[in-house]
Amino acid sequence: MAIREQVQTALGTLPGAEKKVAHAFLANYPSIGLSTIAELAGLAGTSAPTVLRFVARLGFDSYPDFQRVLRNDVQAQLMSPLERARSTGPVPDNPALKASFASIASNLEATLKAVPESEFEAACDLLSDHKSACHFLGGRFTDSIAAYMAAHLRIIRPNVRHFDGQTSTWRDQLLDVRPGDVAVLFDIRRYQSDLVRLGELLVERKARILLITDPWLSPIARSARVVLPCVVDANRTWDSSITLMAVAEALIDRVSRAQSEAARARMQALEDIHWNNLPGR
Amino acid sequence: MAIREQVQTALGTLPGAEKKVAHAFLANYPSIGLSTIAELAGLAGTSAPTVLRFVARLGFDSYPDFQRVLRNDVQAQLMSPLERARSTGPVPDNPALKASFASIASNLEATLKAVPESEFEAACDLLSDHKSACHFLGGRFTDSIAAYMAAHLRIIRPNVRHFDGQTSTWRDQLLDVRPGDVAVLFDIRRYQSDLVRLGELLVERKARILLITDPWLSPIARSARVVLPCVVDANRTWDSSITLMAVAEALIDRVSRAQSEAARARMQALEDIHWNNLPGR
DNA sequence: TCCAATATGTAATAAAAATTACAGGATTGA
DNA sequence: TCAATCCTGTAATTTTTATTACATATTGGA
Repeated sequence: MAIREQVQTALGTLPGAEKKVAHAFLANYPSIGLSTIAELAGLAGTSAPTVLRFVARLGFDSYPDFQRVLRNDVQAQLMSPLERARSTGPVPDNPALKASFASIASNLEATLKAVPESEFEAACDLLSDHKSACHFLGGRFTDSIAAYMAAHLRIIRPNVRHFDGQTSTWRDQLLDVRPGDVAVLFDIRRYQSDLVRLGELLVERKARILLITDPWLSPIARSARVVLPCVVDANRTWDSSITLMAVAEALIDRVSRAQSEAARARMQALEDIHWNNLPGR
Repeated sequence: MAIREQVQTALGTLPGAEKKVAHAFLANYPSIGLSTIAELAGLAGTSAPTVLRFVARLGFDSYPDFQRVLRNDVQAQLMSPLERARSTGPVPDNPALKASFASIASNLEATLKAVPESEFEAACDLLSDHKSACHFLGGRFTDSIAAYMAAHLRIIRPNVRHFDGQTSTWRDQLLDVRPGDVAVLFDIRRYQSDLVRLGELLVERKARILLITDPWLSPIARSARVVLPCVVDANRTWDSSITLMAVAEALIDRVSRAQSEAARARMQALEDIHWNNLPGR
């Protein structure tokens, strides 16, 4: 149970001075609880030992102990879609689609500011290197974008692969990754530990990682050669992935234009494969 | 400017050890910045004086001063999640990304005009009907959007399925479609004949089709109950699918808000399933 | 190659914060 | 009414944290 709920539950059983502390804490959650004992006591109109008795009654060994848990709560709340559902305001008067698109436009604007050109160009350089293979993978919701990007990139350059199947087969598929290969990973909060682990293994195999993530940066950022942070908030109970897809499309477009001759040849070769005229169809 | 944006902006100009501190701070925002100098220094692999130099370079008089502002940032962020996305810094010159995003914004604007509110609401009604199942499928490039939408919708309502595997198994999977079920199909040019055929078979089984397509309308439009045309032009050799994904997200959001109580209950139930704590992991 | 400027970590010191000791007041039950 | 228990704030003490001094390493320019 998060501290805020714990305090709300305990309110009725607290002695007078401790109840004052509880009210001050809830009214100024979470910042006052992350400040000093003296500040909370002062705001509540009580004393430092009263604050210490208050946190002891909640089951904490010390005030630093209490603050450690509170920091964890806050971290989780900034990440949890559920919490945002609780705190989201009323539905706007505008038609739903208009509001949604406005939010997307805002995210695109913010993402444009967040992605340095040097990083974007470095990403294009990685993707334009035909000598090495490109491997794609994403998380629970973003893997569909990885698949989408791989499907498009496969048309304009060779050696494009998408990790597929269960996470248990990722290890097998690692065998096909060679030193110098490029791994394009999509990971937004909540970051997947199996994906983070795979990133570590990819670096061990000397693959170069291009990470497309959110502004809080997946742990994979530590090992990535290039990191593209995309703004994902959408005033919703979950994160929008539009900006990741937009960045993916921009990369595809940029790489396609940079080597239009080779891309055209490959597309022509693809059209020359008359698939639907196979016997039995 | 919030501290996080301030740090992101300053990243490029920081000396090596301070850059480590910045990365550690951003990667563990906000909790590590609310802890001690020693904890942040340890996580970054640097020293306490380096952390002090880092906050001084950002313009703070002391570490408590830095923490005071950070607490205020966190308080504001918990109150207004939407505000987080709205950055105020100047737009860097990133021509390729800027052009790509401008094209997307233009497509979004055009799509907003192309989709009647009555059709959008009708689509939401279809998706909100919990008595019947929802089946998802897309074409060569759009199936990843179908998968994405199914993955999200599955969180807020029951009986969501995504046709998977080879096209040869679609016929088998048709057996699970009941009269009254909703089929959400994504099809943009070039329209796939096997997907068009499946649409016909779905209607034969009395399924209700929601089609998300381009302005020229896939042949499936003939059999669809609701058609949402999305502008896909991107001045490229292939079509952008951003607007289809944007419409998908708008539908998810709308359905989620319309039944926020049931959606919250389902999300809570999902969080109660502690997956990663299974034995053997 | 050398020197000056900058960056960095260790150790010591200063300051701040947390905790404890203690005394007085309030409340409750016999 | 009285005694026991609980609650509370002040002040002192202890502990923790922040800051500074200093020496060494690194980097860049002449």
